[in-house]
Amino acid sequence: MVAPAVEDRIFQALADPSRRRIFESLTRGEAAVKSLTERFAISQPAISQHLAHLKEAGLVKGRREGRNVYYRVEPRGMKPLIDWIAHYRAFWTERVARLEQLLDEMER
Amino acid sequence: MVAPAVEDRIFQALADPSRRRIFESLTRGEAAVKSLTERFAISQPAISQHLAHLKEAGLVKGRREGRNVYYRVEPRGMKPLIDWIAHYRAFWTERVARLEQLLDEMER
DNA sequence: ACGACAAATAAGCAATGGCTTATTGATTGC
DNA sequence: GCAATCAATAAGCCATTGCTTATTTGTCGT
Repeated sequence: MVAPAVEDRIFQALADPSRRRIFESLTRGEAAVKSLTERFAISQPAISQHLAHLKEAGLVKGRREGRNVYYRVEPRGMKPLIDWIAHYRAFWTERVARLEQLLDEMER
Repeated sequence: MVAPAVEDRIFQALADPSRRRIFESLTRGEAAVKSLTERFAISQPAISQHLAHLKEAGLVKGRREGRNVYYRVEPRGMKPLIDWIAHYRAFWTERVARLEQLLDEMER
């Protein structure tokens, strides 16, 4: 009833520690799967699965270049999460107006 | 190595749709377990388990009053999550400073 | 066309998670 | 003390999940 819940996929994607570490790693710069496989002690398929998960959530995107596929963070992917947080008017009352204004600016 | 990861518990707590709906419900005001059991179509133990989960994550707290236990959102519980998001200076650059400042003010 | 390398997919497995019903604990009113 | 009510815990069940190894797909260099 409350729409297909984009938040679901985002929260779920970030809930797993390994996956969040991969994501955090990507925030420090784009990286190929190979490179990620080397810096985390899990198998290449595991990495690819995590990346697929993050991609499905709209948090990263992949770009093929030759044999490599480079992944990078999709900056706007976090927006639904931020919007969700900003939704708590009940607690932030007067400050929310300013927060929302801030978020609007972030959109561009 | 990166501390016991408070974010883990928060993300995990909010990753489940039922649990997030309970949390959202609490943002609209404190409520007893009984009340929550009535408005969600799951059993009372399920509700209690979800609340325990949210409590463990620091997102809510319970207060006993007679036979009832009233749960409410812990406003500051979201801070680690917000901090985590704000950590992405690489993407939000100048706007982050203002966001963080805003969040600091919200703390009180 | 071939072999080598990078990445994605398939299949399977052990662990976890969200639910249920049954029970126990806590608190109130008679 | 006892019955009634609200909440927490215990035990068990089925689905999901995060990993693994094995295989397939894609791309390059020769």
